[in-house]
Amino acid sequence: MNVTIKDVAKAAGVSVATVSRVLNKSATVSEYAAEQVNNAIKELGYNPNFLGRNLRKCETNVILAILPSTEHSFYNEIIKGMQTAASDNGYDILLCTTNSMHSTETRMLSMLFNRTVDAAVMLGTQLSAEELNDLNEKHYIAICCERVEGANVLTVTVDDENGAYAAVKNLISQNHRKIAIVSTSGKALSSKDRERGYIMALNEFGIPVREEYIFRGTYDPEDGGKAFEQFMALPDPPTAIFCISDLLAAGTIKKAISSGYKIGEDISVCGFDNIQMCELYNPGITTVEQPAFDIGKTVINELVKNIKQNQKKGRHIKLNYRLIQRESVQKANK
Amino acid sequence: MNVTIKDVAKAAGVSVATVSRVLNKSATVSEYAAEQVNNAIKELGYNPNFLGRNLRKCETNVILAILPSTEHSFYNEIIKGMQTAASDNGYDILLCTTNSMHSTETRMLSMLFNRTVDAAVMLGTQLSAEELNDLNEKHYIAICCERVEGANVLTVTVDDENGAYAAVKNLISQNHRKIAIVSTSGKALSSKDRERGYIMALNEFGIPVREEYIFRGTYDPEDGGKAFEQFMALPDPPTAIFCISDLLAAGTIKKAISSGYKIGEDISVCGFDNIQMCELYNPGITTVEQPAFDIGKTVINELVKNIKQNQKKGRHIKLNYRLIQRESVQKANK
DNA sequence: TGCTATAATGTAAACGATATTACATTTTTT
DNA sequence: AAAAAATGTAATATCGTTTACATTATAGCA
Repeated sequence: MNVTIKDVAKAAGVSVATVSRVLNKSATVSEYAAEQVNNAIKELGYNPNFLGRNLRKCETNVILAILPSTEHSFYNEIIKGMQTAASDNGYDILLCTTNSMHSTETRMLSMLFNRTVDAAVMLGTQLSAEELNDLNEKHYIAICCERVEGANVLTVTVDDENGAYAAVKNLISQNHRKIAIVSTSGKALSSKDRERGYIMALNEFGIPVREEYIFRGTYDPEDGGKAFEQFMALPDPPTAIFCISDLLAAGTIKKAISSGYKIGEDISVCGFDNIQMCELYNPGITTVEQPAFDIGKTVINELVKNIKQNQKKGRHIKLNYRLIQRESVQKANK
Repeated sequence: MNVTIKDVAKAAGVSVATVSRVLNKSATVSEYAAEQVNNAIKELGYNPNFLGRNLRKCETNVILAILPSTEHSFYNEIIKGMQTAASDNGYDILLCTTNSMHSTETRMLSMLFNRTVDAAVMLGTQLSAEELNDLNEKHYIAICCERVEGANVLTVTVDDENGAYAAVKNLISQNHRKIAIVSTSGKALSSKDRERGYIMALNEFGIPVREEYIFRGTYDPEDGGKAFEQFMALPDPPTAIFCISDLLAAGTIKKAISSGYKIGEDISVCGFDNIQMCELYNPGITTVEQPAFDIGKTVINELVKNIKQNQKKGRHIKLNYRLIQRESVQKANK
């Protein structure tokens, strides 16, 4: 039904081996034969069947990126970075989404087992350290944007702890002393790392850590609003709030404004990630930027290095953050 | 190196054919043999190689969704819809992004030629009608969220024209008569369709269409701000602005506020799409919702229908919008 | 002219699965 | 109890490539 390498060989008057050699430049072919082959390919509209090729070569040159969702705009920059690095190394990136479901994630990972892809990068994961380590024994995998305690797997993230530290230090330098944090209670370690950065900054300036200033909920922006209400009901409410994600910051700000507070004046709010919304929001949201493009580029480069060297070395690479000042953080009033 | 069907057959003491039959339930196998096979599969940790299977079967059961980017959060809902429908039909969805580049898009489409995937859905496209029609001759493809004039290809979109009509009619019903539109000058027909809806509403209420009330730029939110400045510099500025996308609406609102205008009071702004930001923004953005999940579900169901019936029928399916009222649109002052 | 090195090509065996065919066994029918 | 039908299993060809190996053609050189 379809044009195969045999048809091309026949039309060009050569053997299939020669066609393959022309196709892959894998050996020298006489100029004349090459021309015949190329003409035949054009004539017949031939496209090599990758299933046959990959089956024979035991590789697909495809790396799968597994996303929880495509909801967060900064994944896009990561993907761009991954594509750039992949392309440089002769790989293609395919994506899939799991909706943060463990079962879907493992179903997607089965593409490693059934040889549909050569390697996988997980942008966050529902898998346990044990599952990851098992997987890493037999397959090329990496995690980015999130780390898993005890998983000895190639991991690339922003420097969460120092990023948060910088964010909170910035609040302190604006004379804030009553600083609350909106974090999450899930098992995501990036939240925990960011919490540690928060505490590190407070400690450095001799500001006591107050339990009532710590809120732990979900990643739903609504929870930012809930946190805000809870903080403001305190006898001694904070003057600044550090949120471990921009969406939580947006939720916090939204609720603050609708409750009649003036952002920057009555209360300062800082986010983390630097999603597109930060710039677009009103007021602009001060935040810590993740070097998304670089994260993507780095994780693929390192993963390819592992593949090429035939090793499964696990290591954690932390990339630099960048503090971005906008309007949502201002000097404390007193 | 890897466990193959042969190893399983040997371990189970049956032929490879029997193993294949157990795997695919393609023919009756005695209970005992089946058990032996299943045990061997577990024992050896066997995973069928999809390259072998797909090569033989001439199908992969994978549909590729080609996205311009993952920047727009509502793609996520479309993808969910696609996954649901795909899963119901025994297909998997893989994604890739093109960064809106024609060359990248064609490179991704080559997965159709080289048999990596069975079909492709494009969420918007850079391809011309001619290219699409050519492609549609030999492959199963579909477009969603955007249509291409003259392309006789399966297309699923929201009802852009009537959605915009409803949005503008809503503005009119709030006593607005001076209504501007922020559209785009590219070749995207959804913009043109939405413009038509805008004009349709104005016409219905006998409101003259004023050229100076029509701005055409890019999809960059910044252009919403530019449009706003241009409109407000007019001798008779509008009291309401309909933007053909939420991001443009956000850009418009952002600039309006920073210029000292009160949204809802001095100027009303309406968007289109209902991205996550609309709810989160301050003020909440009134908009026209695209039935994202349904779009995704529908396009896959129709595409699979084409595949199963071995036809490449092109048709345009328009799904219903929903007007969502938030704070950015209020009654005109006078 | 021979002889060797090298370049160009062809042949055929993989890769890992499935489908087809043929054979052997069991079950049903008369 | 023999013939016919149904069922389970094995052997083998096939999908479209790549590639190891074998072969042939060409060039270089004494």
